[in-house]
Amino acid sequence: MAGDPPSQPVLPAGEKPTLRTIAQATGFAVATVSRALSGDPRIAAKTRATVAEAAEKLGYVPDRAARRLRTGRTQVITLLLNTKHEFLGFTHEFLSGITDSLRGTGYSLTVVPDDVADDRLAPVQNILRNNLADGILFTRTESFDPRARLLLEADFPFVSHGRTEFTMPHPWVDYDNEAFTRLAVARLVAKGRTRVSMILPHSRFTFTQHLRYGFLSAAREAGIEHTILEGVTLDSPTTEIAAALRADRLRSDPPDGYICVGEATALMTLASLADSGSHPGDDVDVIAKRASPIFDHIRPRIDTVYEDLRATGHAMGDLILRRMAGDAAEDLNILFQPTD
Amino acid sequence: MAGDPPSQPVLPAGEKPTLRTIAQATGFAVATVSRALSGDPRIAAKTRATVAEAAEKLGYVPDRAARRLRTGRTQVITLLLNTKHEFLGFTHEFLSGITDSLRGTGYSLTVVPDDVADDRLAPVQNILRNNLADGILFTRTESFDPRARLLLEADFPFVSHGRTEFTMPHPWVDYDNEAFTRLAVARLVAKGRTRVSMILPHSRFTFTQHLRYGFLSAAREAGIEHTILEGVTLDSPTTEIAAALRADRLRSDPPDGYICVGEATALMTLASLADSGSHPGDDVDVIAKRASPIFDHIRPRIDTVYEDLRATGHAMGDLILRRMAGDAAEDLNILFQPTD
DNA sequence: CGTAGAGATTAAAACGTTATAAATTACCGC
DNA sequence: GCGGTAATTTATAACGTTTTAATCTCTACG
Repeated sequence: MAGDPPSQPVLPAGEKPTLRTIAQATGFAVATVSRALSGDPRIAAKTRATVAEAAEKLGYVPDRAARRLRTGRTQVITLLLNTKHEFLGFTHEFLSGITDSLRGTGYSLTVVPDDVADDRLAPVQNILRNNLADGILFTRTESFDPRARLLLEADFPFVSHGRTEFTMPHPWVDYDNEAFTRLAVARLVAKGRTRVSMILPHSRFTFTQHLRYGFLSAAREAGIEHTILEGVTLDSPTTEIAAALRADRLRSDPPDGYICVGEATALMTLASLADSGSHPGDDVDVIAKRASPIFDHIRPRIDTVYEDLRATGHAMGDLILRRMAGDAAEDLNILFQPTD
Repeated sequence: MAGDPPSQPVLPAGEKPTLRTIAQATGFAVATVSRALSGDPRIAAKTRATVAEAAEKLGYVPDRAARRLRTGRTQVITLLLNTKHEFLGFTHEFLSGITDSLRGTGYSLTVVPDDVADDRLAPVQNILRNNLADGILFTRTESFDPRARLLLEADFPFVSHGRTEFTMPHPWVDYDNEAFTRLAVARLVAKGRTRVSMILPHSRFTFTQHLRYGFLSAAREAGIEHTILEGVTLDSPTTEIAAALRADRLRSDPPDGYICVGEATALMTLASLADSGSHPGDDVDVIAKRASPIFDHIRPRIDTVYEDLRATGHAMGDLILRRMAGDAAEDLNILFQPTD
């Protein structure tokens, strides 16, 4: 009982148009039509025009399954998405950026769960073995990330969010986390803070090392006390993080400056300060990385540094497209700088 | 220069195993192998066992492209994902739930952007016309959602997040937002509040009507003053929402109770209260819907009601699978209740 | 005027699967 | 043994593309 689908192209004729439909309509052979549509220069320009016009009129769209079967190309990009802990709002912005970059390219984006606790290699092996995608994107990159290693060996297109320490170049998009912590330390110092503290993500991730290095060296250069909260990482359960922060306030000389890598931690840090009777902006300062606009509208106001995750996702999409088009890996690196 | 992929099945033999590989290995015809693997009862049990064993040993996995070309089934579920405004953390939890429910089913999840501002029908038409998926999931459902209408007409499997007002049944997963607002009003009344206020999402969404109805009727029944903040919705830019909230505090008798549908709004509401010198828990109360665990760790503490978005996503996945398996639409409705 | 060779088109095969229809084998009662 | 039916298996034809290897049609040139 299907009513007319609103804006169907002309001549639906009941059936979905294929190359054969066009061939019959134009009088050319199927092979010619295929060639013409792919812009093969061996086909006469006039023929190409005729075919293109017919295809347009019939509303022809190539069948993905057939093309995939024949060529082995899937027209699919797969994102390995962390489904466990996230930095608040990360997934939404990041994913929006990727889908935006893929819009109109004919590539579709599939999402596969990537639990750091599980075998991170399994989904990649599955994609490789069963030819489920033409390119892979992943996040939470490790210094010697096994996924990157496998994909490099297989010479399979991928873009990592975060750098690795492999010698062989590969495409990546990253945020300058070292610059972030340096900037954060500088701002706290400018506010007169002398005992700064932060919580790091799990040490396996490359960006954790960047955060640490920037933090430690900037703090040393400034000659201020600095601690990294131990026994807990940003991937710990929130209850544990909250407890650790609260316990830390009970030290004889607790920090007077905090650097928060995520918005959730920032909120929890503020909570621990409230509980211990401290007042941000007064006897203590907090500076956080911000990825969503809402931080502008919460109190107490805290100083933030922006990371544009939508732009990051967009860049990841752009790079995988360029990689699949054959661009050299060493030209496909983007390092975003901290902004206000 | 590809090193051995770690855990390859036995006998890679260089080539990817197909039905023909198994046929040659077992001595049966390709057709028999195909039947045997699909569990066709017309194939002798012993043959089925032999074939299954060979397939296992060779590490056979059916080629998706070939199957798709032949059967017309894509083994793909598409999620129409809102890429504009989101309730903080929504996408992450929701998506995790969906991927979790699809795990091990052979279905893969693709994500397509759905901007409410754009033509919401276009992606659906595209999927239908080009046979890009076997099932569709979407969110932010409208009372007479054009996407639902089109899919109902085409008799195409889908699950909406949120109900519609069409008479024809279709699968949906929803949260009892009327119960939420009723509960929220009751709690504020219990705390002695007499002038409650809230901001609603855009009126086009069905759940907005549920929120409104629960709010208005509960407030009337309790006999308290109640207002819905006008000129602004939850989809407005955060700056506008923040401004509206701040302006509202300047009324002669501003609200002493707030109901917040999202975490972001809750934070902004708290900010407006802080700016106006009010103190939650003291002269005013805020109650918010909470979808992430972090709200337990922020200050000032506010009362929250929980919506489990991961479970919601999981239910959406379960229902689309059952729908595609042929279950009746009227049996595929799940209404989640508010919990603590 | 015959033909080499460029230019343009095409027939046919293949990708890996499933479905249709036909073929083979096994079994049963008489 | 024999016709006949049930139980298995199989050859073959698609699905819609791309690609290889022809084939055809000219024009130009000796």
